[in-house]
Amino acid sequence: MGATKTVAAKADGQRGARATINDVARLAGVSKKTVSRVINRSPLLNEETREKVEKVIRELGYVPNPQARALALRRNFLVGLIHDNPNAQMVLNMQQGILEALQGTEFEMVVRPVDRNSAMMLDDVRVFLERQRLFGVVILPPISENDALAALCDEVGCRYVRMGSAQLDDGIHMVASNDREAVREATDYLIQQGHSLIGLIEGPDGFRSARERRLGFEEALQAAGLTLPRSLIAQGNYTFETGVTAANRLLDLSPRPTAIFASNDEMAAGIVFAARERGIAIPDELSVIGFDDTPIAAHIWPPLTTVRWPIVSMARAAARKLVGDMVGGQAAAEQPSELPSTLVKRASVAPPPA
Amino acid sequence: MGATKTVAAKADGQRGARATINDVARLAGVSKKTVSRVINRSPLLNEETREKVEKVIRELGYVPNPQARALALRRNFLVGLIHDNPNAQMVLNMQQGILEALQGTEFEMVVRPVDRNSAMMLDDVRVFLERQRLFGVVILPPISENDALAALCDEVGCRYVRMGSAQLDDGIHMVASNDREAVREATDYLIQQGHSLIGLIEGPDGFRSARERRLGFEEALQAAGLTLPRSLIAQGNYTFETGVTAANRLLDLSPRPTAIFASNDEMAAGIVFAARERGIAIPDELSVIGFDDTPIAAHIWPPLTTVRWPIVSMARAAARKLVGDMVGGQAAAEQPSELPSTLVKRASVAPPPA
DNA sequence: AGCATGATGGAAACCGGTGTCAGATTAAAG
DNA sequence: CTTTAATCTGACACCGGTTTCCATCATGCT
Repeated sequence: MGATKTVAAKADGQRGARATINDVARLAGVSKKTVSRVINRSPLLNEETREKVEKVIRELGYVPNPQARALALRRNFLVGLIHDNPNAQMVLNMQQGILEALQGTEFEMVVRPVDRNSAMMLDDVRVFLERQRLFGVVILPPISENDALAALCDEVGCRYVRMGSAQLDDGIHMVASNDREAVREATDYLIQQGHSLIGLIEGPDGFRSARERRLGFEEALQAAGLTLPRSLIAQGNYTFETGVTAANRLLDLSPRPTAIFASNDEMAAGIVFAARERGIAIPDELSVIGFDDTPIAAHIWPPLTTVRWPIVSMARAAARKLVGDMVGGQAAAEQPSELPSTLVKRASVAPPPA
Repeated sequence: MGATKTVAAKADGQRGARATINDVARLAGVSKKTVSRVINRSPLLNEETREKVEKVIRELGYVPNPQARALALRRNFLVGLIHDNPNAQMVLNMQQGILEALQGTEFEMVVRPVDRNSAMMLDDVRVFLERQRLFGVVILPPISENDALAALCDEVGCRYVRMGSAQLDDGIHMVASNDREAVREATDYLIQQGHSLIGLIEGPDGFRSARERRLGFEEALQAAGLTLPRSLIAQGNYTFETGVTAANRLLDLSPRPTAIFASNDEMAAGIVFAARERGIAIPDELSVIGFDDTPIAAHIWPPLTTVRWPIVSMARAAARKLVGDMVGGQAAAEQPSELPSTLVKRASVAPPPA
């Protein structure tokens, strides 16, 4: 039976079987260990030897077996993406950003949705991390705001980078935008257009993003000397449906607000929907600004003025922070930990009716 | 420092470190190999021995190390998701379906977007499959229609299941919906409402889904004795923007169609957008039906009548087909390979104007 | 020149499982 | 009460890397 083993025509050609570290070592006239040193960028290594080995690796098209490395290093070359609930477009953009950063490396991305409300959530994640021995994880908002989760990562020795709407730590384990400032700017824009009765549909309690966006909104009004009665603030949970409900409440008010800022685009789309049902014209009778710049913002009528949240770049930066050192790129610390949001002006804002 | 190790909640056994197969073997008084047989559900095994070993496994909370298994089996416990381009909501729903099927198993999902137009696509995928030694892949439309890709999977010995709009093979490697029939039904509905001048915005050439949906449309018209002049057919590439363009072409016609079927919701949303720009009322002056039932269908005004494409169930079935045998569930062959689409009636269809 | 010093390279053990195959055990048959 | 066959079991090599421990070798210093 031993004779019938897979006949690997390894020597030179790119036959069926792939080259192993032994092939490289033999052809380069060195030991496995030396090849391993080259692969792992060991600093104490003769430059000449390194080049010789690298040449053979190139010629052979040798790629180390990830499974074997994972076993020996007790660490997988996988980056996990932990997320809960959020908007599909957002998650997919994050995935895109991470994959861009992982492009051309030996890393792959595994996706792990979790249920924030489940009592088992932390246990599930623990099993996941310990079992798979992930290289690291990127944690998406809103679950990224869960400090217990970050603590768990530390405990099981898994690197992590959190994404969010404001810095939560020193920037080592975090990539953030600055939502507060962006919303302040967006609200200023409404004020400049002449609005003074501006409603807010904020996100759910306990969400950092909701809090930051609300603070930005309040700061802008305050700076302009405008008051913000409690009645002009409605709350939603970032879904279209709650946006409709919240908008209906605000539009029932008398006097009616002439503009509404929604904490995300889904809810802003809900405002547009509710206004349409009531025959309120946008932007002539009501101005609307959203947040995120998801595709829906551009695809409804009228196209939505919104704040573009740089999630693809954030995710890319997060993934680079994780694997940066390993792939010969910039060090993790050199990755930006805060990225700017920008106001995108479309057709849902106009001066208030006379 | 060994003392400071994470104290895992292991029933009684060892300290922090997790149990290995050797621990189990020792405590059960058998050899590694026997434990391995229990884990892998080997049939030739004394029932008594099996129970004894399983008891120890349970008490120890032992879980085999995936990295070691991957190395020995030359196969990873990862299911790949290969997709290109498509709509975010669709991809995420697919991910959800796959993850549901993988829930509670030792499998994880890794995501791999590809560029259909890149010359390197096949090579990229080959490297991916060979490097990672995936257990199997689920291939999403439209790239799932690429036969070369399926052939590549066969070649490198990677299981695969394709998803699509119609059966392409015997159902072993495919999970499909029956788009043609669903569209025929939707078109019938328009005809029953009294429409006779019905436009079609079809998908791009070379897409199976586009073809099936167009065929269903034509069959319905034919069955009703209606003609379909070439001018009533416009084409888009499944994006909102091309939907707007195509709709504009159809709405310029004279006489103008009183209803339009779009091959997907994005393009249907484009019709609504274009109609709104021209002041054409929906559904009073124009009826619209889309396909997919993505969230946008329910979130625009008026809510879109559309065909609900059962992608979550399809993805779940696909993943089960891949890993079914391994996780003690139903055999792959028992998984359904065709799932039904259903018409969802909302507010974008009405009888034609008088 | 002689010796301490640090830089390399190699043999073998190890990571934690699985395959092979011979030997042990048990059951069925003669 | 053997013999034969069928069923289980375990020793050992192996998957393809990394790491430990040492022997070797070129160089710096006295």
